[in-house]
Amino acid sequence: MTPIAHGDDNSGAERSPEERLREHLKSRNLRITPERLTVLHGAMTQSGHFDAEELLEALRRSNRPVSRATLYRTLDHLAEAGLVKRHHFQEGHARFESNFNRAHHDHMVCERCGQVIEFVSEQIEALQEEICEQHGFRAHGHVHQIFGLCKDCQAEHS
Amino acid sequence: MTPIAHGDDNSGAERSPEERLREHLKSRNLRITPERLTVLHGAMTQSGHFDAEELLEALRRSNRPVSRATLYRTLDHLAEAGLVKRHHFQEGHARFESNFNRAHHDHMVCERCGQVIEFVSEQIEALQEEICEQHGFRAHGHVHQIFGLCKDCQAEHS
DNA sequence: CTGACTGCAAAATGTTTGCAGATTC
DNA sequence: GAATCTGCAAACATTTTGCAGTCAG
Repeated sequence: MTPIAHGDDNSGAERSPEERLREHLKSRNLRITPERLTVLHGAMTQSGHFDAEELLEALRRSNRPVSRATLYRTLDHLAEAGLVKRHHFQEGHARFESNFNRAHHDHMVCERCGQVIEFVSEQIEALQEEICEQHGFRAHGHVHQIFGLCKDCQAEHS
Repeated sequence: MTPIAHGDDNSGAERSPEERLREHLKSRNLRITPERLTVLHGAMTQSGHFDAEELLEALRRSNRPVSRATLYRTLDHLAEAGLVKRHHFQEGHARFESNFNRAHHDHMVCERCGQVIEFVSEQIEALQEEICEQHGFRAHGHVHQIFGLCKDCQAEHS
C-alpha cells in the first residue's frame, strides 16, 4: 500500500526551496528570474495561509514589488513544484500555504474567533488510503477541515 | 459522545423541501415567491452536483426562467435553510448539491475531469469526534475532500 | 399599502491573457 | 540571437449590488 500523498511532494526536502525551484524550472526550460525568486521567498516567509493579494502586498511592502500577473503565474509554478499548496476553502478565492519542510496536517477552525488548531491522525490517513484504493483513485492530496467552536469560545458563549 | 454534525441540519427531514423553505422564509419575514419555489424545485431535481449556470440553464429549458440575480439570492436562502450544500472544489466557482433527505458523505474530486466520487467512512467520522473531544472542540461540520486522479483519467493519462 | 422581490445592467472580485518591450540563457 | 519573461491593461468568469418597477402579505 503506497502512502497517500498530501500534495506535499516533500521528497528532497533536504534541498533549499530555491534549489528546488531552480531545478523545477530548469527541467522545463523555464527561466530563473529575479521575480520568481522574489515570489518564492515571499511565499516561504508568509506565516500560515495567505492569498494572492496578501502576498502581493507583502512583497510591495518589502520593496520587491511584482505584478499581479507574474505573481499568479509564479504561484502556479510553485504549486507544480510542490513548494506551496493551493487550497479552495469556503471562500471564493484560493489560499496558499508554504509546503516546504512542513509536515502534513489538517485543520480545525473556530467559526467565532478564527483560531486554527492543527491535527493529524495516522488512523484517518490510513483509512483515506484504503478508501482511495477501493475506488482506484490516485490521491494527490486532501482537505480536511472541521469547523465549529473552540474551547474558549464555547465557555465565553455560554 | 454526541454525534458530530456535518452542517446538514437534516432534522425535520420528514417535511417536504417546500414546507421547509416556506417555514424558513416565514420565520425571517421573507416572502414566498414563485421564483423561489421554482429555484427550489430545480435544485431538488438536479442530479448530483450542479453549479449556478447549470441550474439557470435547466430552469430556462423547462420554461421557468429566473434571473441570474434571483438564482444566486435564492441559493443563499436554500443553503441557509439547509436544503442545499455549497461546495468549493478545485474550481473557481461554487457547486451545489441537494441536501434533502441526503445522508452525510464526503468527496473525492478528480482534478482532471472534475468527476466527484462520494464516500463515507463511519470510522473516520468516529475518529473526528475523538479528535474534537481531545481538543474540547465542538464541531458544527466538516469538509473532507480528497483530490487526485480518478481511475479513467489515470488510464488515459498513462 | 408597504416592504420585500424581481430583472436588468453595472460593479465588484479573483484570475487569466495578449501584447510590446526587457531579459535569460 | 532566440525564446521566454515581465508589466500593463484588457478580457474573463463568477458573484454581488443599485435601482425602478412589481408583487406578496
